[in-house]
Amino acid sequence: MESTRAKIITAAVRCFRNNPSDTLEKVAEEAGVSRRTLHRYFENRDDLIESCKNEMLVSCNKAMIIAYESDPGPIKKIRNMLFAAIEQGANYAFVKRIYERSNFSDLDRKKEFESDDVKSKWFNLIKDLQKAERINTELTIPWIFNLFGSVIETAIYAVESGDVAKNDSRNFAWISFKGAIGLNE
Amino acid sequence: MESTRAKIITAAVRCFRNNPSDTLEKVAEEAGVSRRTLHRYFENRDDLIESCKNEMLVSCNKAMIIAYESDPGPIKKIRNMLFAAIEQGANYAFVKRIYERSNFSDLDRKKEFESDDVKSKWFNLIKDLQKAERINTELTIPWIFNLFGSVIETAIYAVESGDVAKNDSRNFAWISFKGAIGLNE
DNA sequence: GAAATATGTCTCAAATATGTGACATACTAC
DNA sequence: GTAGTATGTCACATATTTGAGACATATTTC
Repeated sequence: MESTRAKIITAAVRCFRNNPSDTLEKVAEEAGVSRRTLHRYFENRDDLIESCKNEMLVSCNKAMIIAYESDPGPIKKIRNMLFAAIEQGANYAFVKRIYERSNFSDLDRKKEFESDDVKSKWFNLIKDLQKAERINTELTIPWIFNLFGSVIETAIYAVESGDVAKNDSRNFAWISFKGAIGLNE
Repeated sequence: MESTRAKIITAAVRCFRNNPSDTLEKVAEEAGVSRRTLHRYFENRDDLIESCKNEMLVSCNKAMIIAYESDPGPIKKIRNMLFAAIEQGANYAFVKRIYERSNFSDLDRKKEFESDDVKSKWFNLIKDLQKAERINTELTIPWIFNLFGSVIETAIYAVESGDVAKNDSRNFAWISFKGAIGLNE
C-alpha cells in the first residue's frame, strides 16, 4: 500500500500540474488525507513542491535510463526513451512544466537537471545520428530536444483529453518525432 | 500609444501564462499602473481573465484567418497559419494553456472555440491532404491538431528561453511539422 | 492488550490577496 | 486656465489561505 507521503506527492503532482495555485486543502482532499496530515509531512507549500520535483525527477530519470539501456541500437534507445517518458505521464508533464516556469532561484537546479546523465546520453545519441546524417542536419540539437519534450507532452495530453486512444498515442508520437527530425528507420 | 486597458491585458497575459495565480498587484506592476487603476478597468480577477481570453482569442483568430487567406495553395495556407501563430507568441500560448486547463465551466466556451471558423478551415485543409494521400494516413486528425499546437508552442518557447534564434525557430517549426505529418512539399 | 505511531477534528492566529472609498494629482481638450 | 477625465496614494474591511496546537481516535507493533 502506498505510503501517505507518496499519496500526497502523487496528488500534489496531479493538482499543481493543472493549476500551480491549487490550495493545500485541495491537494489533501485529492490525496484522501486531512490538511493537518499534509502539514505533518510537508512544512509548507514550497517544501511540498520541492519534494514533488525531486521525486518526479528521480522517477523520470530512472525510467529513461532503463529505457536507454534496454537496447543497444541508438534509434531503439531513443524510441524507448520516448515511450518511457510517455508512460510516466503526469510525472513527466509536471517536471517539464516546472522547468519551463523556472525562475532564477531554480536556475541551479535547472543546470543540475540539464547536466544530468540522462540528458547528456540523449544528446550524444542525437549528435551521433546527426553526424552520420541519419537525421536532418538543418535542425539544431536544442531544437530537437525541445521538440522531443513537446511530442511527449502532446502524447500525454492527447490521451488525457480523450482525443486519441492510449495505444495509438505512443505510436503516433514516434511516427511524428521520427518524421520531424527526418529519421528513416 | 497603447491604452491603459490594453496595457493591463498584455501584462496579465504575460503573467498568467507562467503562473495563473500571480497577484493582481503583480499584474498591475507589470503593466506599470497601480492596482487601484486595474480595478477601475476590471471588476475582479475573473473579469480580467475573461477579458484576456476574449481578446487573445480574437487576436489569434484574426491573425490566422489572414494567414489562411494569404495564399490559395493549401500547403502554403497551413504554413502561413503556423507562422502566424508563432508570431502571436505569448497570445497564442496563453489561449492554448487556458483551454488545456479548461474545466467544466469553460466547456461552453471551449466548444465555441472548437467549432470556430479557423479550426474548421484548418481541419478541412488537413482532411483534404490526407484524402489525397499527401500526408501520412496513419495519423488521426485530432493528433495532428494537437501536434500542430505543440510545435507552435515549442517554437515560441524555444525563442523565449534563448535556446533557438528567432529566425531559425519558425523555419525549424515548419520543417519539423512537415516531417511529422509526412508531407513532401 | 499496551505502547507507540499515524491520522483526524476542531480551533485559532497570522499572512496574504482582494475590493473599494476618499481624496490628491496629472493630463487633455477646449 | 478651467473643466473634465484618468490615474495615483492611502486607508480599511473582508475573504482566503496557511501553519500549528490540543486532543481524540485509529492503526500498527510488540
